[in-house]
Amino acid sequence: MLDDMARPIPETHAEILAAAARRFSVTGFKGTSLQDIAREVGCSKAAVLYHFANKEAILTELMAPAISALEALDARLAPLTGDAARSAAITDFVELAVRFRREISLLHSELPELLQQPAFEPIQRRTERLLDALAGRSEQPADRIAPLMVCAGVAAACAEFGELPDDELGPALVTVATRALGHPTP
Amino acid sequence: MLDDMARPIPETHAEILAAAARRFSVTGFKGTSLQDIAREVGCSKAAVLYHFANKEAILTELMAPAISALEALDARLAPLTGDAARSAAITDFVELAVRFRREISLLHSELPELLQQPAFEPIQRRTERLLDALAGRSEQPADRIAPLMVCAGVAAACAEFGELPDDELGPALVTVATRALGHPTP
DNA sequence: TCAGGTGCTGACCGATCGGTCAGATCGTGC
DNA sequence: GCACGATCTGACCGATCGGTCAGCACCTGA
Repeated sequence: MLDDMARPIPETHAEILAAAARRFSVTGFKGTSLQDIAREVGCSKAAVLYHFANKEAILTELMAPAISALEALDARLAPLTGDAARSAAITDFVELAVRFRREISLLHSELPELLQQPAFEPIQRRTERLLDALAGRSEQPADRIAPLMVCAGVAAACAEFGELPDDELGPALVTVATRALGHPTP
Repeated sequence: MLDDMARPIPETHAEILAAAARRFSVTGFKGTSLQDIAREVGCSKAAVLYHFANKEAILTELMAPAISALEALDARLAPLTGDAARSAAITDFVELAVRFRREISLLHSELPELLQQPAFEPIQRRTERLLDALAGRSEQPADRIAPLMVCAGVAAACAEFGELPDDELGPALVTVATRALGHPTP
């Protein structure tokens, strides 16, 4: 009764990931049910839970590449200070944001609660260190406003202008971010 | 059995609003149940629904002042063009964002789906017109990146640095926003 | 004294959630 | 032909969701 059509490749795992990414970015993580994902894939909810231990595991696997890229960026910035840290942080962060813009748009909503989950603790810690680099290692609250605005602005722009080609979106973001962070002179 | 303690003022309505604002900003709209709100207020879930028609009505009433302020800002910016529109948009939007930073932090998460609701359609329309003013009425996609980044950055900074005094947060935001939007030199 | 409105409660409703489970189907190696 | 693991299904579970409802306590004015 199930031999309705050819089932050439059982790459359901990847299909579930893709469908979940699509749904999460539209209706959010909490706003997307396993039923929704299963419907979009064209399988049963039980099939989704056959490929993934639970709902959170889908999100975790979806974000894994972006998280490890963020960790690599953090390691690269760690030894730098001052303007060197700032300029490297700008270009490298923008490059990362553009590359993983889909993942960013997933987390862009529901940030506060989702990041609470232990699986995403690396994101929170590395983001703080990225802000640190963007602030030129300054710890003055006033110096932290611009970096935060830059991070949020880049994330929002990546989510909003996701259809723009990388080599158009990236340089524009670098330009605005550099301007926003002000004269890197002294 | 209910005469347990003095019940001087039945201002439960306002208490529900305050509790909902606190919970929404932490766990989001969908992530907060009526039970959560009732527990924080110290009343029953039925009491919450006695004061508000439904869950969405709480959010709507919570956002009403901010929405009308945004509409007033839009009306003020409408006749302006070019750099006049841009500079007015910067200062007035920042002032509005600082004043309603709590409401902004509510909507900051779950934006994509929440704004879909008819009650918040004004927000979406006015925000687009605000971006229009910030872009100096340009419709080039590249000119729209910086304004979007500014809006998102201001919103994020308001949500993050909510404890800073207005007269410290506001000018800092104006400075960064002006820089990000580039030389407004006429 | 008592009628009536306000504020609120506990019990309950149907729907939906994430997740489990026994078993059906299918391809493959022996 | 057959055992077996991988894949997947429908039925089902308890929990929780937003929302409803009958009724109780309390206050106030007639």
